[in-house]
Amino acid sequence: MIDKTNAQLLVFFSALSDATRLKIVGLLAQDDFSVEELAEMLALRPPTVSHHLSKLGKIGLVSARAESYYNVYHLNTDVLSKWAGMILNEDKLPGLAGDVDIDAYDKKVIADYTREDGSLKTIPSRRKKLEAVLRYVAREFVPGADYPEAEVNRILHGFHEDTATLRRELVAAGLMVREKSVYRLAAEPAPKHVRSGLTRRTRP
Amino acid sequence: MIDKTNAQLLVFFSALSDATRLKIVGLLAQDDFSVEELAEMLALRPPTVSHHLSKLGKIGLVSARAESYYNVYHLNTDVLSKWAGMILNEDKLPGLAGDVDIDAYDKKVIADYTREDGSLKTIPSRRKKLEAVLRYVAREFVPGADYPEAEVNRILHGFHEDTATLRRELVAAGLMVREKSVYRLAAEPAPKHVRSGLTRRTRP
DNA sequence: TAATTATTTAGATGTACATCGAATTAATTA
DNA sequence: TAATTAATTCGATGTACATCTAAATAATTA
Repeated sequence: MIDKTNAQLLVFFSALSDATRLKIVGLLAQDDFSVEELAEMLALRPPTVSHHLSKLGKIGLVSARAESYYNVYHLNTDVLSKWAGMILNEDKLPGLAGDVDIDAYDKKVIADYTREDGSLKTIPSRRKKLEAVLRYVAREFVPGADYPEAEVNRILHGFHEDTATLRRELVAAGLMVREKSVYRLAAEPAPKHVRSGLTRRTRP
Repeated sequence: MIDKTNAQLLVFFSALSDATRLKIVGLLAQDDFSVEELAEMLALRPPTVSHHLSKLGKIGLVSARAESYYNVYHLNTDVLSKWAGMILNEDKLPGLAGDVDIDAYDKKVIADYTREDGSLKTIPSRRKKLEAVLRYVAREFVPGADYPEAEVNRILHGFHEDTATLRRELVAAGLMVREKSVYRLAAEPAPKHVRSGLTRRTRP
């Protein structure tokens, strides 16, 4: 069901991602027209216009009625409203990811850095990989539970002997919080940094 | 200015008319990610993902910040709102036609059916062509002015000797109204038929 | 009924672009 | 400083599609 909406949205955007079809929408927004009329206005051949109208018809944006013996096309503006509402609803945006495995990166990193028994070969130095490993380690703690430092160390030792680094990085990454020498998983999954502007790294 | 918005809208739709890019939008709606993370999730090569992010960046839908030495991409949902508002505004839809000559069909028909002095060679039998010619003839009347039938005939005779047919068709087409044996241009440019369903003429 | 006309379908052609591997650039780690 | 790594750019390849002509279909006019 979600997947279907997804595919339809793609068809919708594809239908409107053409200069000629946008012009047709603009024309039909002003009046209904036959294929021949549109072809003359657009300086295109009737088969070409018919092809475009077919694509717009696939998403229900235009419909045709047989008048005299012309096919007169009409714009259904409510279809535009329907899809505009879709992309305005931020709750539905994540669904666009579809069947993508959002954990694929973590899985790959964990596979690279762990032994068969689940312990860490090394602690990654690269930030993103370290974060992935930390999320993996954090899964060993129960949400809401309090852990004294000794207990934290005992658990972390099952992953790597450098428990101090792991403990410090878990807190630095925002995955755990320390309160009066007691540790606990952070309530939020790890807050992102404040967004800066368009500081893209590019060459001139 | 209008033309610029038009071109930008085309870039916007083109940017979203790709399955992979829609997935990227869905992923970035859930969290910020680096190119490598996205590549892993999507099972694509980093250059490919970079290419897609570049397209999404062109319309401002995503932006990147240099973090550590990754390029971390972020979704700007306000850009979606901006364009959704555009296609929701029915007043702006006609502008999509851009520089298209909406009178091209009428011009062609008139050129085909008139002599150098502007009179009609024949009265078209094809509906659409008749309508175009009638709109041409109607231009000879002043909006709001009343014309007794004799005066109407006099004017129409400059176009064709069959004034009765022209007069009748002008009224039938909704271009003129008769009220107590006096004629006048219709206020509305000619009302369209009531819309029916999807009565498209197609073969099986 | 025959001729005309509007539309659609089918097939052909050229262009745009999604994807990849290789090379380049830039930043981090050792 | 040297080696590693993330990202982008470049060039190549194959596919998708906008457009056209020709043919088929359907409806109107003569």
